[in-house]
Amino acid sequence: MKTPGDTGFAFPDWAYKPESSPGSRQIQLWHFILELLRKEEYHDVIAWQGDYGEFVIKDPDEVARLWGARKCKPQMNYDKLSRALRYYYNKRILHKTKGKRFTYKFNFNKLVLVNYPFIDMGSAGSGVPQSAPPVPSGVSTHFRFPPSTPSDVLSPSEELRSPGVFSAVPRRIARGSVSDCSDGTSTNSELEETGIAPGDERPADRAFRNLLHPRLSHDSLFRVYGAPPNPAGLPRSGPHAPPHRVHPEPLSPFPVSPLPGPGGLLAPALSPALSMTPTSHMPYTPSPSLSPMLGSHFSFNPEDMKRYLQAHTQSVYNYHLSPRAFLHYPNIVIPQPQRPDKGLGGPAGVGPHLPSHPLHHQAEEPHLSPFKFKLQPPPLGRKQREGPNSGSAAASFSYSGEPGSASNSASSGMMTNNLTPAGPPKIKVEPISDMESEEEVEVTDISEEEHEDDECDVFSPPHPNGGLAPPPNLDRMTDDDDLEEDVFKTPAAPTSGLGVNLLGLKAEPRELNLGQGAPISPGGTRCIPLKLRFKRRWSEDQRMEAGTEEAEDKKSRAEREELTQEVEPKLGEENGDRKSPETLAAPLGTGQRRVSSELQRATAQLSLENNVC
DNA sequence: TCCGGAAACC
DNA sequence: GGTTTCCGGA
Repeated sequence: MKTPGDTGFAFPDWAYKPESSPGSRQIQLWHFILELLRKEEYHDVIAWQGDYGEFVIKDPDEVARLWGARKCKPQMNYDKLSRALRYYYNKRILHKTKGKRFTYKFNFNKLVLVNYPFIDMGSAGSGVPQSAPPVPSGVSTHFRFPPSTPSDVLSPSEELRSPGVFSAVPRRIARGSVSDCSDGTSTNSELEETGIAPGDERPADRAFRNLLHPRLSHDSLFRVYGAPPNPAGLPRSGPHAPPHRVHPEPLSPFPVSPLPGPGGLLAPALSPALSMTPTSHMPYTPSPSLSPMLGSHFSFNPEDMKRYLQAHTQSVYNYHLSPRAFLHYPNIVIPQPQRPDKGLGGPAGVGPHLPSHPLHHQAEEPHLSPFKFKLQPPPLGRKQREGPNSGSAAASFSYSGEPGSASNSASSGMMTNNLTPAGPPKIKVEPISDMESEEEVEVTDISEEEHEDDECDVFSPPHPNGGLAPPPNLDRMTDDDDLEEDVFKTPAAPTSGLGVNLLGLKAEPRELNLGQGAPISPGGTRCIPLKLRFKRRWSEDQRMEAGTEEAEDKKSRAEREELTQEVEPKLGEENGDRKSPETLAAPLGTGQRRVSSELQRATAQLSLENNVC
C-alpha cells in the first residue's frame, strides 16, 4: 500500500488538523480521514492507494466506527459516512474513484486552496500561508513562504479565522480522532506526536512546520519552501516515508508529471493529478495594483509568486481542480506579453515561458494585463445538472474510465491530450471588471464558449506540432457537459504563448470557423485578426457586464450563437473570403480594405512576433 | 456499492 | 455549515 509519500502525495500538517478545518470548530470528516491516513496504525483500515491523493477504505465498518466514535455517533456506519463523503463531491474536496470499491480521492488542490490564506484578499493581513498546503515541489524551487514572524505566519484567512488554528494554542488532535467521546476531543497533539511540546516552538516556526508534511523529505521541503526555517522542527521523515516522486519540473506543482514533456510520453498509469510539463507555465501573475494582498501584505518575491501561481494554476487543470481553485487568486492577471526574443521558453506551446520582468511592470502597464481569471461557477448539483445530457455530467471527478461520458476523464484528457488528435477543450479566461468575490472568478471552457479570446493560449494545450491544439470539432460537447469536467479535463498545461494571448491574438480554431481565413502559423494554427479579437473582446465584455454569471451560463449558447452571428458577417466583410487569406482584401471597399490590411498586418506581425498561434 | 435528495440535528 | 439519518434509485 502506498503512502502519500509513495505517490508523491502529501498533505501538510495543517491538513490533518481538525483545527484547520475552515469555518468549523469541529473536525470534519475529511480531516478525520486524513488523520487516519497519516497514522500507520490505521493503514489496515484506510490507506493511501495508487493515485495521487487517492485512498482506499479497507475496512469501511471500522472507519465508520472510528468516525462515529470521534463524533460520538455510535450509530455511525459506512453508509452514513459515505454519504458524508459524497457531500464532498460537490465541494470538490473529494471524489470517488470510479470502479474502485471504497476508494476515494482527495482533491488536493481544493484542500490546498481552501487553506490558502493569501487568497483571502479582502481580509488578508498577511500573505503568508501558514496553513498553506504543501506547495508542490515543482513550485518549490522558486516559491517559498517567508514566514519569519508570527504576524507573517498568521493569516486572517478563513481557516485562521477558525479558533485555534495554527495559533500558539496547543492543538488537539491525533489519536483523539478516535476518542471515546469523553470530551469529544483529543488531547494528543501533533506536536506531542513529534516530540515537540506545544508552545515550545516559536509560533512562526511551528506555523511553518505546519506547512510541511511529515513525510516530506527535507529535500522536498527545501524545494518547496526554499530552506528549512527550523530544521529541528522539521517533520520526521519516517521509516515509512517512501522516496518522493519529485517532479523535476521546477514549476510543476506536483512531484510527478503524468504529462509528457516536450518530447516524452508518460505512462497513463500516472496520476492525472500529477502535474504538468515544463511547457506549461501559466503566464499569470498577481497584479500588485489589483491585489491588496500582494500589494500590501505579500512581501516575497513577486517573481516567485508569479511562478507559484503559474504552477498552481497548472495544477488546477492538471489536477482537475475545481474552478474555485482559482478563487484564491481573484486578482490574478495575465502577465503582459513578452517579446518572443526574450529567450524565455521555446516556440509557442513548447518551452517554458517565464516572465522575465518583475511583477511591477504590469502595474506600470496595466493596459496590457487587464485580464483576470474568470472561473466558471462550480458545477451544479446533480439535480441541477440533470438534463438531457446528465449522463456526461456525472464524471466530474472521475479519473478512471467513465464509459459513455463525453466529458469523461479529465485525467485521460490530460494525459492523452498530446496523443489524441481531438483537440482538448480550451479554457478561457474572461476579463472581468472587478473581482470582489471568489464567485466572480470564472474559467470557462472554451468548448462552450467559442467566442472568447485573450486567454485561450494561456490554457491551450500545446499541440504536438508545437502549435496550439488543432481545432476540435465544432460539434463538441454540449453545454450540459459543462462545468469543471470540461474545464479541468484540459490536460495540457498552458502554453508559453502568453505574450500572444495578451496581445489578444491567439488561436481560436473553433471560433467562427475562422481558421480557414485566418493566417496560419508555422505550427499550423490559425489566428484571428487582432481587430476582430478586440471586437469580440468588447462584445464579450459588454455581454458579461449585462447579466449575471448564472444567467450567462444558461444563455451562453444562445449568446454565442448571437455573437457568432454578429461577428461572423463582419468577418465576411473584413476578410472577404475567409477561406483564403490571399483573398482577404480583394473584394473589399476602401475602408474594408484598410481594415483587412490592418488585420493582415496585425496578424502577420503577431505571427512573426510570437511565432505562435 | 454507490448515488444523491430530503429532512433533521447540532 | 457540516454532517447525520433515512431512503429510493441505479
